[in-house]
Amino acid sequence: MLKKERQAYILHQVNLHNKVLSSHLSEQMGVSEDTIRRDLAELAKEGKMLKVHGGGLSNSFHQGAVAQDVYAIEEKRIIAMKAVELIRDGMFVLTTGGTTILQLARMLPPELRATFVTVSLPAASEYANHPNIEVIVIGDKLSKNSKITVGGEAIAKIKDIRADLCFIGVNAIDVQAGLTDNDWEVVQVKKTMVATAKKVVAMCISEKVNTAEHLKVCNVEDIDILITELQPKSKKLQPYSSKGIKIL
Amino acid sequence: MLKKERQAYILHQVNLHNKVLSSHLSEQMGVSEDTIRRDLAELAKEGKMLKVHGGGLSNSFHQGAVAQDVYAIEEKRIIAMKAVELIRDGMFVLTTGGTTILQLARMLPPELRATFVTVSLPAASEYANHPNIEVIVIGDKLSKNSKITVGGEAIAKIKDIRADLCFIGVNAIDVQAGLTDNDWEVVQVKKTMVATAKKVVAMCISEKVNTAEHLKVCNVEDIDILITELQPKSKKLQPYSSKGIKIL
DNA sequence: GCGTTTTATGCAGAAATCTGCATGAAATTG
DNA sequence: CAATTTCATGCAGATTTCTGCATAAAACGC
Repeated sequence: MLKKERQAYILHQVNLHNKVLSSHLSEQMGVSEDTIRRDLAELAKEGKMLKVHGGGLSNSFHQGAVAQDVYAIEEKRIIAMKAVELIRDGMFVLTTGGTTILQLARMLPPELRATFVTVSLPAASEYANHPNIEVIVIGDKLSKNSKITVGGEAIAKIKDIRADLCFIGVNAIDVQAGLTDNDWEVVQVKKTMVATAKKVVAMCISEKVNTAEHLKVCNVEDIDILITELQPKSKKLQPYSSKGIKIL
Repeated sequence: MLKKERQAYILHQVNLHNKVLSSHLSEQMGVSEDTIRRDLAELAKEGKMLKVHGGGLSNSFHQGAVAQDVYAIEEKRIIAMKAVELIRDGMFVLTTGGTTILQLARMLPPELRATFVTVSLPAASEYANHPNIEVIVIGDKLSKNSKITVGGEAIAKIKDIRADLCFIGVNAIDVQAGLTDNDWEVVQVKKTMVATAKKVVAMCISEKVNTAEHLKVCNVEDIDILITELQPKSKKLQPYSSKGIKIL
């Protein structure tokens, strides 16, 4: 990994999370903390960020900030962290959109080599920031509010892909009602993904567990792994566990 | 292997992967690292890429990463303003990516009803903000630095569309050399667009008029309308005008 | 065609850069 | 204040780069 590359990644992380830890970065890209520290020092000297004891901070603290208000960001970050663990080098990964998926995209370790296939424009853009990830965009009509592509073409293309892993951003999940959503076309796409992927991972903040929307994507049994920000043995998740779903 | 050939290949690799290693390139085309280094130095001096210790990086690291400040934004705004005039209700409009196109996207009047087809993720996101525009995304592999989709699938899809209007963001244009660019795959996409659209509109800041890159998209005669920020009767544009191209 | 000039390429040795480690100093925490 | 963590510095090994030079190829003038 080149020096500039490393620094670009660090900068990206800083601007994203407003904070980075030397220790964390060191581990993430497999270089010594000394190197990280030198990188931080350099970036700070160029005024790109602020160096502090133990890591670095975004300039926005110091200057004018634009607070990115993602709902329940901490929970989603926890979920994304768990999800990243499932991805191995060489995998084909299929993903929907949504803020949880976006967190996942941001937490992918830079040395990971994999192919990400997605219908989500924001997710695709985020994946593109990673040096070793190949990104495939599924095209079709763009659903304006969710910024994902939907329609027959998209569905046909998804069917052509046998993904190793499929991450679904969940809108509502319930033991009886299954996985549900509220946009007809989005549901069609999710349905196809669930049907074709080898392993389906649902990512869902606990707040949405045991809720339901009007349109059904699939049964809970069709999901292989459920990730929430809660402890796997949490009471709220027992019903899903006993349905044979692996909880993370 | 000729020098120009080598450099074109290097540029292609850089634009594709965002990164090249001197050692890798040297081995790949069987020349010494010295030669590669000299090539990189040359390309960097021309501003086509960024040279760093151990290899080279795409310009996007240096520029597009954090800097929101679009180069020559005022010129591009003028160009976009002229371009908007060409679009009528009900049209199918095909567009590439690039900052000029993005300006166009932002200036579309809200009451315009049209279908926009694009390979550019940022452009698609921008189009999606408009209430009456239907957006079709062409899918395929994502070219990381240009954030547009490229490849056989994308080209095949473009061929299926008979667009009324095609807006091309121009990298370099010259009476002799025609419309040229520097990324092999991007060129393939642009070529297809020019070939299939009913009317081709090239958008180009005057700075890029009478410059050329290595890879040809099409002849100037293949363009129907050329838009720059200059007055249509400007001297610099006369050669194009006399080739039968309409100047705006 | 032939000699000259220019250009391109590879090589060798010196210089510069990058990175990890060790040491002691400084900062942080409880 | 003591323990822990983080930092700065210098240094060493590895890699990369630079420089000048030799050779070969191409372009040019005549």
